[in-house]
Amino acid sequence: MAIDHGADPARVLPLLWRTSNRTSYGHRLSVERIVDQAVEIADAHGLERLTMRTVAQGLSVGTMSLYTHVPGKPELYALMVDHVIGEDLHPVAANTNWRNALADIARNDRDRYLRHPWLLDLIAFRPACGPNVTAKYERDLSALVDTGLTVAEINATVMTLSVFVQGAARSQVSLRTAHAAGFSDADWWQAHKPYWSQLLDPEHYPTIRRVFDDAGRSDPDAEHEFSFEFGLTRLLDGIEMHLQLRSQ
Amino acid sequence: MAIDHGADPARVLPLLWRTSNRTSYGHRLSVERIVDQAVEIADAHGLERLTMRTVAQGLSVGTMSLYTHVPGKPELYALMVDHVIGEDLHPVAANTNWRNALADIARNDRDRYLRHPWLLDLIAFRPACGPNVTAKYERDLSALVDTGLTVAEINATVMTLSVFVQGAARSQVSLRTAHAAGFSDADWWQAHKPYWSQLLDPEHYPTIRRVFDDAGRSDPDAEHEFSFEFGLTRLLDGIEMHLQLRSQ
DNA sequence: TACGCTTCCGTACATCGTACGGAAGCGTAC
DNA sequence: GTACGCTTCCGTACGATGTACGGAAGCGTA
Repeated sequence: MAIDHGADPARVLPLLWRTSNRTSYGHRLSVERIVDQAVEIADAHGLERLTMRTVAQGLSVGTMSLYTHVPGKPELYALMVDHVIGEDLHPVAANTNWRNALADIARNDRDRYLRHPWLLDLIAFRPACGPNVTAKYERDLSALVDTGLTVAEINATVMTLSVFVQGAARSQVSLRTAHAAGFSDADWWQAHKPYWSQLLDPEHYPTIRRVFDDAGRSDPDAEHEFSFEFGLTRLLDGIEMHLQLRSQ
Repeated sequence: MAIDHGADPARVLPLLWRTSNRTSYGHRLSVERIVDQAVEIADAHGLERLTMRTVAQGLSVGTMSLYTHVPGKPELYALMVDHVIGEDLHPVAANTNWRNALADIARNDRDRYLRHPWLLDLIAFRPACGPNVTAKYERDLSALVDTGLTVAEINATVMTLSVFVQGAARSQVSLRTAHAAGFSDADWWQAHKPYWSQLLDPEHYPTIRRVFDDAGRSDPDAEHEFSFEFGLTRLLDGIEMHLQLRSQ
């Protein structure tokens, strides 16, 4: 599913920052309740099951009632993103170095993606600047601000790291959802078997052949864990190397 | 839009490897023509405009005629992915080292994403193993096979690199499409201005403030180019460091 | 000429986001 | 108390999309 194009900033920003004026008397509905319900559905059943109708049903209201509080679905998406980014924004420990800070941020982000896999689909586009997104950006930048890197380098570093975490999480999540959908590894091998004969032929694909011969079939989650830590360490090493050369 | 869940392997693999038997007499339609048309539409107008109806119209056939050759839309997506991955799979230069090989692959991949932005939406899930995807995988692995890395490390390295390239390209593409859709930087600033007062307040967001004060507003594409090369260099440095420690 | 397989496609339906207009609830002014 | 007006709530309906179904048309072969 190509995810929806971005929300209209003029409509979503007041919502994100909650600057709209609320009326005094009671509401059955509120932006908070709608967003909570949407997140709950997406967590439990994936983005495919998140429709305006299912959200409304979960809140026992008519579908169109949602539109009194939320302009449309793209805006709801933006609210969901800002919401879950805010749920574990613990500040970086004060007495730590940039390397530990970045590693903390990376693991923190990855955990969030594993908790809310749908988030990976919704941040393909640059997220709207809600309060939590902004606070996170502030925190990420501050981890590097005293390292001597230029502003462009700080931005590039933060982007590289966040992009790496997203990709690693995406890889892990897509395997998990495939399993959850009933596609086991055995099924996968079974479906591919007719083509493996060619694939595993050393003349056609010698390197794949070597890699598969050598691969101990271990726990997929453990493999992803290893890949994540391996890539993270390489990245941090590369940054550290740059800083050392810079400071000489 | 959350992109469609994966295609059924049992249905898409014979298509990808073109092992289905064709009849003898002439066809108005073929898998190739359908995929070409789909790629053309996605390139020109984005994934949103790619519908079974638009593809059929582009080929001057009835919508349902497509289903004689392609089981459904997820399978069409898989075919598109394998198709464009195959279009510039030049082999790695024989007499080069792993570092140049990886850098070549990274830039090659990035160019493809910029040429076919929709590809970023379609490979969020592990792509089906078509002939071109497999060939690319073979090529990517072979760049690292003689470095002394373990198989798990080779896999992790390839994943880290490809994930970085995807993310960097995604960032650049999302900014480009925003511009193409008529959202200029000025519009963006204008929409955010009411919130900037708080945002640029040093008490709330001191680091963002410093970064923005310091940032020379340069060409966005140039910024992305810098970020890409910066991240790539850090990553390759990190890998090289690991190899040197390993070889001692 | 008749048969059978493949290709082509018109119709129809379920599902989605959401425009529109009306009904109901609530505070306020008289 | 009663009328007014704003906000909230929501039933109906429409257009877009993927695709199931069954029929029509094309082609090779017996």
